[in-house]
Amino acid sequence: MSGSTPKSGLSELESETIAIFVRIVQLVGLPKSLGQIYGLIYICPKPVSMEELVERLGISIGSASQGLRQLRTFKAISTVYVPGERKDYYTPETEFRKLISNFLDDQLRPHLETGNGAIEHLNALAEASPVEEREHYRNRINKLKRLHKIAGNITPAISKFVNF
Amino acid sequence: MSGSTPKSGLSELESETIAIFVRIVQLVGLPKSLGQIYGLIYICPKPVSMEELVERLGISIGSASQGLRQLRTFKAISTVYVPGERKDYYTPETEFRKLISNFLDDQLRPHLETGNGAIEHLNALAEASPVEEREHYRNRINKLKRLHKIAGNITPAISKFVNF
DNA sequence: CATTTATTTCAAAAAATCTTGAAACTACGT
DNA sequence: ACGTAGTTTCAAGATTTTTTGAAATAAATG
Repeated sequence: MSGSTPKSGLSELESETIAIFVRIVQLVGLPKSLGQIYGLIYICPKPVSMEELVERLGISIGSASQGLRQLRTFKAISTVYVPGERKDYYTPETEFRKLISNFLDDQLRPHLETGNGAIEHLNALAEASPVEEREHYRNRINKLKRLHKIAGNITPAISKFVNF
Repeated sequence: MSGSTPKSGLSELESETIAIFVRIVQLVGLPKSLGQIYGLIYICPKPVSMEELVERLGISIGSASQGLRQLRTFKAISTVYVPGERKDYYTPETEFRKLISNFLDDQLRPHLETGNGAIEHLNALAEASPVEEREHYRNRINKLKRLHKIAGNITPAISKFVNF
């Protein structure tokens, strides 16, 4: 037998931290398990293994594995090498600014790209519409176009305004 | 019989506009029907009635009623009086900046308030933890506190940075 | 005030999403 | 190459969220 058995159960400090992150991820429309996993990794003084997550949070290994993967793709956590251990251990990214931009990039970027073509097409359709309505359509489509541009600036906006 | 029968079906311009808004609301984790409803109201040159939404979007009256209510609470649409008509008619709020802040206010504000107390409690727990870990906990909790403060600034940040 | 028209409500159905667990896969140690 | 520990995958199950439609409510009309 290698490595120590992970603690079981959660301290009050741990479970309340987790509760906070669960609320945050749910607010953003992400699954609760992501909040649990990140929350525990965030508060623990030492890197956490998947086994520990499964035991202490009482989630399935499937959930843990998928949750960890998603957190890795957001770069919300990273793998850390622990000498003499076979398991993977995880540490949190604790700079929320980075976290937020990674998240927005991943979620927003693809939509923005799709959206651009769509708006161009709208323009064409508006020009082909009856004169009485054409001006109205141009107007609304322009506003949409501006919204789109703004969306593209959200990440930089957050980085600039929010200096923490 | 009073009032004209609403058009049935959707023009290409209409359905593509709707598609854009559906994608946006889904991105934000809101139900698709909200995007459909707002999308049609947004693109139409004239105020739209619930009946028209039901017929042209092919959604149930229940959905339409609930969707309209939610959009009203976000102030994404408003009721407009149409002389000689009994039905309610709706026009869109087309200033997305307002829309975004209303939305964030409604969604974020309550969570932020809950969160504050929670973080205070975390502090207390950290102070009661073993010395070896106390400093670590203080650190993480402080970062959380900063995240919280940032969240509270998001609406103003958007308003300031994004001048459209 | 009865009737018709418009809107809301809400329990049940449908759809979408999240979680589970067992099997497949990987890679390391012997 | 075999066995074991660790992780990933994915179909089935559980849960949550959204949608529906019918009944209740409201509000204007004759």
